[in-house]
Amino acid sequence: MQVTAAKSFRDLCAEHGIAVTHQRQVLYEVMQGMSGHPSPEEVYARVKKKIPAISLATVYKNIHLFVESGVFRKMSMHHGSVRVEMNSEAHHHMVCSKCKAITDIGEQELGLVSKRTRLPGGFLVERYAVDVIGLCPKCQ
Amino acid sequence: MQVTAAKSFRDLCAEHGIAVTHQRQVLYEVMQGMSGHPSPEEVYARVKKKIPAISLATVYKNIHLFVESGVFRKMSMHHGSVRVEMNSEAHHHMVCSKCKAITDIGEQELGLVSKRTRLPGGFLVERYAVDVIGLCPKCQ
DNA sequence: GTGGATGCAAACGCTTTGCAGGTTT
DNA sequence: AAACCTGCAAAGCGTTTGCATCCAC
Repeated sequence: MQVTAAKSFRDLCAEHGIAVTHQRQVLYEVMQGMSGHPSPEEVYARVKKKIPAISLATVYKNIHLFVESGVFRKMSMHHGSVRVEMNSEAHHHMVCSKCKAITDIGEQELGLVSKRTRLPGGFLVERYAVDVIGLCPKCQ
Repeated sequence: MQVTAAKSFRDLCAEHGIAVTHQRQVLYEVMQGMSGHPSPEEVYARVKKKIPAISLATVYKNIHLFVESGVFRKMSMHHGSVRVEMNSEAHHHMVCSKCKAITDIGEQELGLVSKRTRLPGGFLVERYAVDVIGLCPKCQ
């Protein structure tokens, strides 16, 4: 399986036109294994267990690289720092106005998304990102 | 009119339980006169023209105070800094994925908002904040 | 008079950058 | 060999904080 994983990461890098490095591969695997919207520091902490000498700067550089090259998607942030979207399915976010917790909600479950691709003013729609602001069950 | 403005600001402060100060009043008026999603620095630059000695810290403190006490609403940010929502009507945002420009779009024009107030998992909806990601006319 | 507000400067957290040395292509 | 990547340390930016002074209530 290591061979398989290594191979697909190679392919992924090839597809996105970026070089394969050990740090990059471990970073990628660690991020894949995280859910939600991890912060760079959280990612760094985990990667450090596998590569103790890795630098935080490298983590930042590669998170950006992954986002820019389309490997991961950056999410619009309610956190104060850069976050990456680890849920690859179409979904939106419920943001608790009290405790600030963010929970994913599937596009189906939310059930309000339009199919329009062009808006007044000529704006061309790529996708909708909905934040539902409200109270989570715990805070009600 | 100065009297009127002064009076309504007094009332506003009373309603929100905050003290009336000169800096606070000028800050409020300046912010009212700005549209879109001004940054603290932008606000600071304008206020400084009227009160040259004002401190940036004071601007930050009062923006937070205004947001916390409900005078203004903080918007979820695509900018890298704190932004305040100056458009008081129900609306959403169109974010250009290329040039990052943010344009408001009225709730009516967007036409996709649900009336549901409770979501799966028991989340209690206060409001929806929709970001439409896409290309603005200039970037298409 | 007392609690809160201001201004200043220093501190802060997160992120980026410059650079020397090492790795990938 | 050329281009790129890494790690380190320093710098950068936006924001917050501590504190002495000052103002609103």
